[in-house]
Amino acid sequence: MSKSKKAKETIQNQLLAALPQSEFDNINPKLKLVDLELNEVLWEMEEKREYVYFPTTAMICLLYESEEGVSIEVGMTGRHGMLGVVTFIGDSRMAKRAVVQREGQAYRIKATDVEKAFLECKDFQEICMRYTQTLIAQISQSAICNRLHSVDQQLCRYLLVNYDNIRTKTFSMTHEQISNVLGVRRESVSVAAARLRESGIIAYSRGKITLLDFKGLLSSACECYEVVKDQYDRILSKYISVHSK
Amino acid sequence: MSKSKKAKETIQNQLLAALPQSEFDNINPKLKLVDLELNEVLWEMEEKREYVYFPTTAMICLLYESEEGVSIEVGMTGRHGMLGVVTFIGDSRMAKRAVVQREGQAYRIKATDVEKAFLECKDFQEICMRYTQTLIAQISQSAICNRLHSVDQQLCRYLLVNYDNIRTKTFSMTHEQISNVLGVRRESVSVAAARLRESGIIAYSRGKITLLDFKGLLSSACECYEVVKDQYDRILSKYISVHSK
DNA sequence: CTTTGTATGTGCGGCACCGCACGGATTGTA
DNA sequence: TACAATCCGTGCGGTGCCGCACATACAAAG
Repeated sequence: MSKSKKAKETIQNQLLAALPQSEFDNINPKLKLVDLELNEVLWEMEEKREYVYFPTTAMICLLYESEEGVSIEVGMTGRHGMLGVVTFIGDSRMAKRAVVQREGQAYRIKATDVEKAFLECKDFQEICMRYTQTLIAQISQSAICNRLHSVDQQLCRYLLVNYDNIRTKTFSMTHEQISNVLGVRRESVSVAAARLRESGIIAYSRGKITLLDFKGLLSSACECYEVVKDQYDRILSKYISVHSK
Repeated sequence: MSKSKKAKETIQNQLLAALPQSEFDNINPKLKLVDLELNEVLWEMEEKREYVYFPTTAMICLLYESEEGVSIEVGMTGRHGMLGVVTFIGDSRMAKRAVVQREGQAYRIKATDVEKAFLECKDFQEICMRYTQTLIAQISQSAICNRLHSVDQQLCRYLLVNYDNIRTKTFSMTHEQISNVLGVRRESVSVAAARLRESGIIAYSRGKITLLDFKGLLSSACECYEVVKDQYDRILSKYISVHSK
């Protein structure tokens, strides 16, 4: 387990990296870097949460399954955030499922250890709380986006968010997967993607998407992407200097 | 100011009423019962929050104004909740406007006093945190509802939520007001309301709505109403015995 | 009683997305 | 090389909501 002797500088999760050294040293021994597989279910609905995750290269999304059987995303987190605010905020259950949307790694920590650290470490506490506020902003914006914006706009927004997490212009992603996140038909995604391809904004083929024109992507997206990003930056500006690209 | 010598039993806000006597006595002197007028703006966008509100008979909604100028509700609170989780959770600003949706009263407390009480009073802290969790659940469900459910269903949901706060079967409310909350056209609300009237579920005329058939209302509403209510009950069950009707 | 304003009813064309069906294209596997 | 599986393209009818325009009905004020 010499791998757990990691330096703070190498931490690829922004929230953990923002901790002061002393608090990081306190929490560090409890962290375990784990591999998350695609489609792995980290939280089942209504179950008690055992672990909290701080993703580094993985992406995790929170899914809600409606009575009609349609599943739809209500939140997403990657290296900018964490999965498990409910463990320190109150009752550690919720009516949602957490699924790994992109394979990769994350730091895992026991829920009980998080609760302890939350009480002992003042900065950790504030960072978690502030992250919770960004989460509220994110979910609020999704509510608005779902009401007001077209599939085309939402697709662009989603691709941009994805890029912020992955930071590679090419990544694996089928139209079907996108449709499940956005809560629309696969065909609607295909049509929207075709339009973007015609405009030279993206290229894609059989589950690989490449982003070509970021300006075009931004102007085709709804404002929700930037609103959420700006709020994240502002709320956490005390700890994180700038939304690193 | 002898009015401020209120007994805990008479407190009409569920969160305050749930406090243990000692903590209530601590916070009580800071509370001031104020009248809130219809359409009064309590928070302007991006402004620093001066006060936190615990409504008793008033209802407050959080509005977001999109780039297109459409304003749409992302949250609502009444005697079950509070306005101002951001004051203790982190940065006390947010990109939303808080407007009084139904005139009435609320206990008002200075943001600085809330922060102090939050640190000193353990139960107050936990109640606020748990309420924050219910808020997240509520907003998440709105995101889902906006994506999946019809105006008819959302209208029913909204009427039920309204009843939970007002507890009178008849109340003032125009189709126009509803349309602003739901983020749809006024005409769409009129058509949906007409359908409900035909089914004998509600009656209405010129800004007065009367609920006639609660079972019908429930079965015409989407599941979102009950999901949110159940989560509220569960998350706060430690403090609030049952979702009082 | 008339006027003015507000609240609601109704119709029409348009659009975005739906569900469904099927066809074509590329990739992995035997 | 053949086959199966996956991914994407496309078309069709249907529906829910849109924006707009206007008609109607009631209410308060003069």
